[in-house]
Amino acid sequence: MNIEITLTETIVSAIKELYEQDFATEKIQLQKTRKEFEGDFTLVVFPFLSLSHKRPEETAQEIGEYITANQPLVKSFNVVKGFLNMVIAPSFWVDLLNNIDKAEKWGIKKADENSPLVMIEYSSPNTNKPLHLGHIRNNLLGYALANIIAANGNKVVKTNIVNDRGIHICKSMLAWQKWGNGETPASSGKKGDHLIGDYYVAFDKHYKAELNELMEKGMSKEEAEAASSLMAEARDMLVKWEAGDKEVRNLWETMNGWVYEGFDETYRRLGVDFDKIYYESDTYLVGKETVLGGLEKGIFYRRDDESVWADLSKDGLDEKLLLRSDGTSVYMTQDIGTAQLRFRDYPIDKMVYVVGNEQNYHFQVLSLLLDKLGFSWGKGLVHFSYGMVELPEGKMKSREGTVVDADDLMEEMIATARETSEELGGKLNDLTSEEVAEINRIIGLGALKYFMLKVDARKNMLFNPKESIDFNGNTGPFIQYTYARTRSIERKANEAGFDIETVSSPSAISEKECSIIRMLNDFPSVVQQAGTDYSPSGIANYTYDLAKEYNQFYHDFSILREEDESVKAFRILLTRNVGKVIKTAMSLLGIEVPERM
RNA sequence: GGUUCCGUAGCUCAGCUGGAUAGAGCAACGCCCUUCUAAGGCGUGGGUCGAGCGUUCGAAUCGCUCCGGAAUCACCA
Repeated sequence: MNIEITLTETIVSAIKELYEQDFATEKIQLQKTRKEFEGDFTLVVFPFLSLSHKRPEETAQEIGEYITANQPLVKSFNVVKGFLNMVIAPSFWVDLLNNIDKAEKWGIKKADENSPLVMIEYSSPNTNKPLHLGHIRNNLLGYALANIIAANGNKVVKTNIVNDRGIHICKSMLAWQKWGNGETPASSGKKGDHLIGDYYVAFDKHYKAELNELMEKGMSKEEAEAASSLMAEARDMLVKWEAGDKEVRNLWETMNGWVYEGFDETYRRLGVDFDKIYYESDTYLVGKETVLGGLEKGIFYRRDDESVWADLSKDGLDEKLLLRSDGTSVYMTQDIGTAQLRFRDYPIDKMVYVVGNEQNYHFQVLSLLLDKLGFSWGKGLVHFSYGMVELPEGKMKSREGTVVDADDLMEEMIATARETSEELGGKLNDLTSEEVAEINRIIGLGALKYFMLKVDARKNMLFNPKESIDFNGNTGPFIQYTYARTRSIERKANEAGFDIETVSSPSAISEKECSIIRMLNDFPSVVQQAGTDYSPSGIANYTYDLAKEYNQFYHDFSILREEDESVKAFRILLTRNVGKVIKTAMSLLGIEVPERM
């Protein structure tokens, strides 16, 4: 039974009875009573004044009287200005607590054969450097979003498009050939992606040096760039790659292999995964074919210099290049090719791209192009556009060495968790060092993940490496800590022989307890809301509110030391359900939760 | 210049399908561990919700205009 619907129906009949008029259900403003007032639900009576022709207080009073007389769920009411606060009978909350997880399974819906298939693309790394802070935000958002969409009853395919070709890859390869002395991840002990990243940086360093040398000889910057032998070699390598040159391809495969091993490890530590990985080296030619197909159908047009364009001026946008005059493809062409392959592989109903907001325009164009090319999901594709992670000095710049590396950051977070727990002292003394290390890993990563997910994805966010991520307050560890406490109580209750499935109405029940149950009852709609808004932060902030509420309850009310058996049983059941909701919510976000900490 | 997004406490952020006195955390200051985990709880101070106009019984929330910041508008990806 949904209490809000029941109340709304009662209100409609109250209006009908009192004022002999129908009132649309949707227009009834029923909201949760704010903490500082007594009650559980509040009706805003201002909209009824034109029906009652009375002052707000009088109107609220007579509606309140009707409701308490006719709806047994409402125990009492009070009126503050134009607000009618209703107190729900405690027995209702007890019933709800008894049945809450059985009936709804916390609002987690399972997909069946007929459910829509949603493909979600996230991560999308380049194979010339390791993952950094921005990728962490992308990966965590993408993974959480996939969980949330699945929890709303969709089939979900998580996918990753790897940008594994292009001039930037050739730069790393060339640098490795020139200055690598055959260095491998095995020989150097470096993670593969870091190794390649180092050579990408090395290329840039040597290239800059070469430019300076040329400019000292009197060339302008443009002349120097054109005359650079290093850049010429890199371009030459790209041409060879496209031609399928054996030596270049072999090197490319070897070095990309190292990078993938490195990425896999980073993904594993972050706790994200994919169902299907696409590579641009496979899709860029498909994109070219698709564009040429569109050209034949007259969707696109060719200019005198042989380049191919889409005219989007009717859609309020510009003209967009799809194939260069030399016939090679651009970024957009590759995305079209990737879409084509995906559509062959899966019956996609909806496509979600988790890509930074600097590409808003790109996806606006892509949506139109895919639609014109006949992809049914093109028009409705979702660009889940998230803001950048900024540092106090501004944007991350690899050249200036201000990039925050993903592996390093995770390592630091876990180390900080370890230091913190050592300072707090002794709580985990009876555990093995492996078990303690595992708990510290969960807490360190939990802090990082929650920090990234609690902010509205659309907004740019600030990350201050010096101040680092907090472990107190509105943080992952706070929520994990609350969960660990619920588990601790559960364990002790079990030892004491409490094995509670359902409880009978206790002799006393506080407003705090009712309010927590009301929050538990909200969880399914929070999940649904997060699904329609594509908003992991909604779930994150809800979970914090619940944990905070429970922590206050924990502090103010004895649970295990309570002498009244019915009250004790009620509180243990409440605790268990809070634990379950926290665990479920956190797992939707991709955050693990420790049994102890 | 066009388009899109953002602007809420000293700092980091919630709140935005219009509702009551705008909330958290951090930082500062004060209290609470013989009591189920103090990574906790309680309290104090801190706000022209960027500015103005409008719609409304009611605006941080909706509309318009400005101001400030970001992104983007490539034969880069």
